[in-house]
Amino acid sequence: MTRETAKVSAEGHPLGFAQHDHSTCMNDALAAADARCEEDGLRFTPVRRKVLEILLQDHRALGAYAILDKLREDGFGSQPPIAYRALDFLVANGLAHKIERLNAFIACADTNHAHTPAFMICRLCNAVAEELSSSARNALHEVARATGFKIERTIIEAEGICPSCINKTES
Amino acid sequence: MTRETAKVSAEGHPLGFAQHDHSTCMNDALAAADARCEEDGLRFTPVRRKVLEILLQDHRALGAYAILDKLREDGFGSQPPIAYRALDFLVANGLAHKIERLNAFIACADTNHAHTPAFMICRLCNAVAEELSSSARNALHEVARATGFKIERTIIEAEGICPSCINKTES
DNA sequence: AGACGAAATGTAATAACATGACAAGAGAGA
DNA sequence: TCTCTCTTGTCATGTTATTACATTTCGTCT
Ligand SMILES: [Zn+2]
Ligand SMILES: [Zn+2]
Ligand SMILES: [Zn+2]
Ligand SMILES: [Zn+2]
Repeated sequence: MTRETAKVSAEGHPLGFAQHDHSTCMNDALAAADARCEEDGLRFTPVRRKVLEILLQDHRALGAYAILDKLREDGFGSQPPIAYRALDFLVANGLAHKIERLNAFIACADTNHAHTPAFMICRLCNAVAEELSSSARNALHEVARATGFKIERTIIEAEGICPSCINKTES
Repeated sequence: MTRETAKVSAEGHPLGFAQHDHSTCMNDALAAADARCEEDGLRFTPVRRKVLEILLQDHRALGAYAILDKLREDGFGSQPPIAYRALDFLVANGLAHKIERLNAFIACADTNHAHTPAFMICRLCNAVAEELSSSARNALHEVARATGFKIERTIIEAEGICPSCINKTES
């Protein structure tokens, strides 16, 4: 998690490893979150909003303590529960996801989908892409039904090398 | 991870949540590990063997420090690296798996298969079943190919309630 | 407006998980 | 036997996450 953490939209790959207008992407996500919380009667407080903003800065997973550092810089509290509570809220309401492989968190790339997506994690540049359709999840439910196991949550993560990094190493 | 950690083969569910002869299961696994290490020129040292035995005690995931406690009881070293190194060995050679969701480890239920299975984790009794065929993994590889992402490892875990615990709560 | 209860935050302390670094020992091959 | 490599012992430290409790904020009811 000591990798550079600056914005990288300019160099190309994040958000599904595809180039995109990042400021738009970020504004849209925040607006969607605002709307969503309004609608559901959730309290989108300053810390919670700030944490989502931090996560939206880049499409990478950030550890709770990295988030905490940024919160401190912006004058928020700096004890672990501050970050963990905000993250719990965001995760519980589908605005962020936890990447178990990394013990880290990422902003949701599309708050308008049926949740529990799959993630693809680049071990070189740390970018994380959210795969929404996820036929893998369906396959998993199939298996579970056969076993009599009642699934409450699925964790599907692939670790490897993203298209952008493949190109770099080939050159 | 503070749940009771005693053997439970008698009460039924683990190992794919199915009843089975646990002492046979354990002996077979150790024998297979012996053979495997012999064959591949790996050094199946006392600590490594002991850690595998500990994991085989029950089909539950155990944290590294829980393992460490048991190692201490049996007169082995008790510093974290002792356990982590043995676990690294077992995982690297397919004799154990790490459950990312729990930050814990489990003995492999079948050393004779092509690895990276899916896991089903019971949140009530902490039992973990290893799903070998895993069509979910294939589905994931499909998606990755389409994206140009090169998968090196997959993590597929389902959290929920096992058949045995479903029965208990219904009664 | 004032009182109240629920939700959110501030803060200190601690638990749980994991690695780095280096010295000492055991094993395999020249 | 020498030497190289892998393994183990041990101390120290780093990273991730939770418990506990006091305080504040906010909506709701009177
Ligand atoms: Zn999402
Ligand atoms: Zn990459
Ligand atoms: Zn296995
Ligand atoms: Zn169960």
